[in-house]
Amino acid sequence: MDWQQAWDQLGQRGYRKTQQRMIVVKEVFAGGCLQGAEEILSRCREKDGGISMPTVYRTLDMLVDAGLVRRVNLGLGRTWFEPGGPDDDHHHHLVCEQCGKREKIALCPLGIVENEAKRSGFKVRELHFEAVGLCRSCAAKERKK
Amino acid sequence: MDWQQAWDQLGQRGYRKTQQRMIVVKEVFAGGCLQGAEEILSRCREKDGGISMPTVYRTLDMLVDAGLVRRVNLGLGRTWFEPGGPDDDHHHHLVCEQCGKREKIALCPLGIVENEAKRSGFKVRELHFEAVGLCRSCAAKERKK
DNA sequence: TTGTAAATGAAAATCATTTACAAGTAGGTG
DNA sequence: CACCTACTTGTAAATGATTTTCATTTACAA
Ligand SMILES: [Zn+2]
Ligand SMILES: [Zn+2]
Ligand SMILES: [Zn+2]
Ligand SMILES: [Zn+2]
Repeated sequence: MDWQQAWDQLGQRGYRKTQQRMIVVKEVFAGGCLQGAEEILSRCREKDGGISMPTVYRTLDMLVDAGLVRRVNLGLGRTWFEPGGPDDDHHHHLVCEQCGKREKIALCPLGIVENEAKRSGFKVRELHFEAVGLCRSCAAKERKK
Repeated sequence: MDWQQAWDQLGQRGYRKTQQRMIVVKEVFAGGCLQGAEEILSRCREKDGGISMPTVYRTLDMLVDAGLVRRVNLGLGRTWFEPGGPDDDHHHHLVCEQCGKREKIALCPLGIVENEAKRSGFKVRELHFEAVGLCRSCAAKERKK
C-alpha cells in the first residue's frame, strides 16, 4: 500500500482532506519500520514548515483506527509507528537498546496465543511481542567497559 | 522465594536495610502478579503510614536490578511489577483491557527468539510478550453496545 | 558516640502524549 | 460564487507516570 491508497481510504472514512494530514500520511508511508512521533514531525516540517505535534498524533490515531498503520510498543517509554495494517505484513522486532539497530523477527506467535486465549473466552486485541537487547557491536563495547 | 530471602539478598548487595525498604519488599512479595506502583504504595501506607512514591520506585528498581522482581510492560502506559526473577517462574500474561482480569500464558517464546537473535549476534535483554484484549464477559458487554 | 555516605520525602522536573479553546478551513448548499 | 457550519488547526496548558533535586534524616562502621 502506498500513501495515496491510504489517503483514499481516509477520504472514504469521511475524514476531511487537509494539507497537514496529507503531509503526515505521505511521510509515514515514506518511512519504514518503527518511526517515532517526534521524527515524523520533523520530517513533515522539513517538507512543509507549518505542522504541529497534536496534528501528527491525531493523524496517526486515525491511521491506526483505519487499520493502515500499526502502533508498536517496545516498552521504552514511547510509541513507534509503521505503515501497514494489523494483518497485512504484520511482524515483530528485535531492537538494540544502545544504538537502535533493529531487525524483524520472523516468528509470530499470534495464532498460538489466540488459540490459548480462546479456551478461556478471551479475545486478543493487541499482541505485544518485541525483544530488546544488544546488537553484536554494542554487546562488544559493553564487554570492554 | 519469600520476602525475607529477598531482603537478605538486598543486604548482600550492600544496600542499607531501612524500615521503608523492608515494608516495600514485604508488600511486593505478599502481592501477586502485575502489581502497580500506586497500588504497592497504598498497601505499604495501610501498614505503615510514612512512605513515599519515590522510595517505592527506588526500591522496586533495586529489586529488579537484583533479579528478584520482574518489570512487566503491557503497553498500557504504566509499569507492573511481580515477585520473581527473570528466569525463575517467568511467564507472560493475557489481560482484559476493560476489567483488568488477567491470566498467565503457558507459552513462552523466549528460547525461539534467543535462537533467532543469536544468528545475527543479538543478545536479548528483555522480551515483551503480553496479550491485551477482552475477557469473555467484557466482550459480551461490548457486543450489546 | 561520631562521622559520613546513603536514604528519605516534599516538591519540582521530565517527557511523551492529550486536551482545551479560539481562530481558520473544507466542503456541502443555495 | 457566497455562505454556513461542522470539522481542523495550532498554541498553550494539562496530564500522568516516573524521576530528579535537595535539604534533612538515618544506618552502620570505626
Ligand atoms: Zn516493523
Ligand atoms: Zn547496537
Ligand atoms: Zn505474572
Ligand atoms: Zn474483562
